[in-house]
Amino acid sequence: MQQTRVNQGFEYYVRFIERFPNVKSLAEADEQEVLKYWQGLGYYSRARNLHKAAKKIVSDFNAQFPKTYKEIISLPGIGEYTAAAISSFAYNLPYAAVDGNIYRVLSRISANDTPIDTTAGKKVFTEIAQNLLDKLQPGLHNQAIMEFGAIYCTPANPDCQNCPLLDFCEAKKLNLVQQLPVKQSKTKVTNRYFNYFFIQNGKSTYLQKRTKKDIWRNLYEFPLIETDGEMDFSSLVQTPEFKTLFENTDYQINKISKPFKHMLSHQIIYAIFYDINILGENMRLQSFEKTELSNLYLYPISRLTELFLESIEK
DNA sequence: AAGCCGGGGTT
DNA sequence: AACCCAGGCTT
Repeated sequence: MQQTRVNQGFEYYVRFIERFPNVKSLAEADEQEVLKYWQGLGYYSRARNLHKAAKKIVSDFNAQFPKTYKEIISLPGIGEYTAAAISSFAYNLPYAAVDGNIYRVLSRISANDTPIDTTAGKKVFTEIAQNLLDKLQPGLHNQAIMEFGAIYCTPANPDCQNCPLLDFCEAKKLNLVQQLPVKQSKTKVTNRYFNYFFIQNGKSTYLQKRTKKDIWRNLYEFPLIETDGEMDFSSLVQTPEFKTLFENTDYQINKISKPFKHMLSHQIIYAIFYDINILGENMRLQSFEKTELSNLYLYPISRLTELFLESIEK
């Protein structure tokens, strides 16, 4: 779930384990299909890493999930929290799992204003959690603190009146509950401008795979021209990118989509989709993946592209 | 140590 | 609009 609410991921989990019921089935799958099952969840590196981890478990651990903390944390996509969670939940090993809930609970209980999103904070609160851990039932303990954080010690309006730990809470004594936990960094948001081309050539259209270190890595999208600012069509046609895309091609604008404002946690994407019909092809278009419209459902796509496709369905 | 990586629900 | 979510990886 890593930075995702359990409710948001639950249906994905059900469908995922139905399609990939064991580690071998996941290891043998194509990444594209794994991403397709992740489509819409976000943080797609989790899907890629889960797939890599499955391959590693098959190749390095004889298809058996490793049973030591050291081996578990060696798997891609598994960091300190997840390794501790698996180790304690599944194998009753004495590792404190420190997720967002536990950072909040511990910072309040101990009235500690060390920023939780720093190396120092990670060290401090992991140490407190490890000292507090019930070594005889670490899994139960870890899950109990997480549930406590989710039910009583919530971020905005904690239920201090009914809190079973009220007498132990330093933040409550000092009236600091609302100020804790402290966070240091605010992620700054950058604006981006995407001009997509939904090109129809008979029954087919064109896609490309996002392979760079950027958002939506390894997802598919329509041919894209990214610009520094909003650009209307009359300006767009004069860019070298547009000229290359449609040179020697007979194209006709079918429709221009409404402007999409797609907000991510760290980017705001302003997108337009141009619905274009063409006759014939050129060199540039041949470099894209040409696919029949009826097969579009096979490709993992971003929520933005999904929303565009939904908007033209009717 | 700081920045990047999504999408959606709450406040 | 700001915050947060059963965080991890890269730079």
